[in-house]
Amino acid sequence: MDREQRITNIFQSYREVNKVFYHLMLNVAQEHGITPIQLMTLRILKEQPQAGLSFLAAKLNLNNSTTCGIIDRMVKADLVTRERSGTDRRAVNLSLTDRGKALWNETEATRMKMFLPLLQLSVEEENEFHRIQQKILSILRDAREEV
Amino acid sequence: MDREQRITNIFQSYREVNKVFYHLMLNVAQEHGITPIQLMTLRILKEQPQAGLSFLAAKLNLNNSTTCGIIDRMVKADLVTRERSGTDRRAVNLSLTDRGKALWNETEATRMKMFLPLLQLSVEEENEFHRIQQKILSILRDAREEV
DNA sequence: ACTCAAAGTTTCGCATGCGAACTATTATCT
DNA sequence: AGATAATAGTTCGCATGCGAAACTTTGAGT
Repeated sequence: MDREQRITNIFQSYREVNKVFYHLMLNVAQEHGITPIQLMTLRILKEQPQAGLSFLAAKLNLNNSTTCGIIDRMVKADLVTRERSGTDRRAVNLSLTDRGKALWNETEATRMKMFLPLLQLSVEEENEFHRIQQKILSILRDAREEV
Repeated sequence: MDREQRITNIFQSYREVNKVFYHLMLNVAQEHGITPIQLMTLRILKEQPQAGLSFLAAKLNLNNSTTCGIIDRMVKADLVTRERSGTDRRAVNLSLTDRGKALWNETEATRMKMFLPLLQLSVEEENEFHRIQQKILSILRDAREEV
């Protein structure tokens, strides 16, 4: 197999896994009338109440502008509150509403059913997975910086 | 580390790698005035001239509707031709224009500079990577079907 | 031949997703 | 204190990305 093909295969592999992940999250989320990214947002805000928008965006690995739109829709859906911070009036405090908290708890069962099987990976495989992911990350970051 | 955290870490890892991949492809693509997905489309149509839209969508791992929009813009940019098939008038034949072919060749150098470093992975790592990816895929697909 | 199902594409409305430009506020420097 | 830089969000225009519904054409069954 030539070099280009090997690179393409790595790409392809990631795209495939992403798609399956996306669909699985979609299944979980849709049962409760939300989207995958909103599900992730519930998790983060559950763990970090009063989070700022930039903090959330970093956790989601998304742009501030994208995150801002996501919060817009979640506020409209009464899942999240967005209030100006008292100490720094540029910042906002994001928290779950009661409805948001309740929804997160309701997803528990489906989430577990969907994603617990991932732990069928042996501990060795899980470690190896993370090791290779880190190696790929550092290779790609180096490649980018050299430009 | 609890089970939920381990699952979240796997998610997080994928999101990180995706983001870096995306930015790298963006660098390559932007140098030539196109987008990452258009770059991938050039590659596929270079290898499979006269491809149909469904075929392309399958290769890109995208919906037909998404792919249709991508082709709209590439036709408008004079990178791709879209013609009704003679044998099956429902289908279309997608091919690169001369400009599309030339553009693909122009990206060669940048693509190589960006992505060849991926082959710093040893052969064992590359195999292990694909093995684990396949395992994750089959785990997730099983989980989904059981619902 | 006629009906109905299936296939291939397109269109629609919506939710991400990005970077650039903008506003408002806070911090810094002299 | 006043000018300037930095920070936190928001808005804008655009490109993916999805599923559902529509459309045309083809195939299958009778």
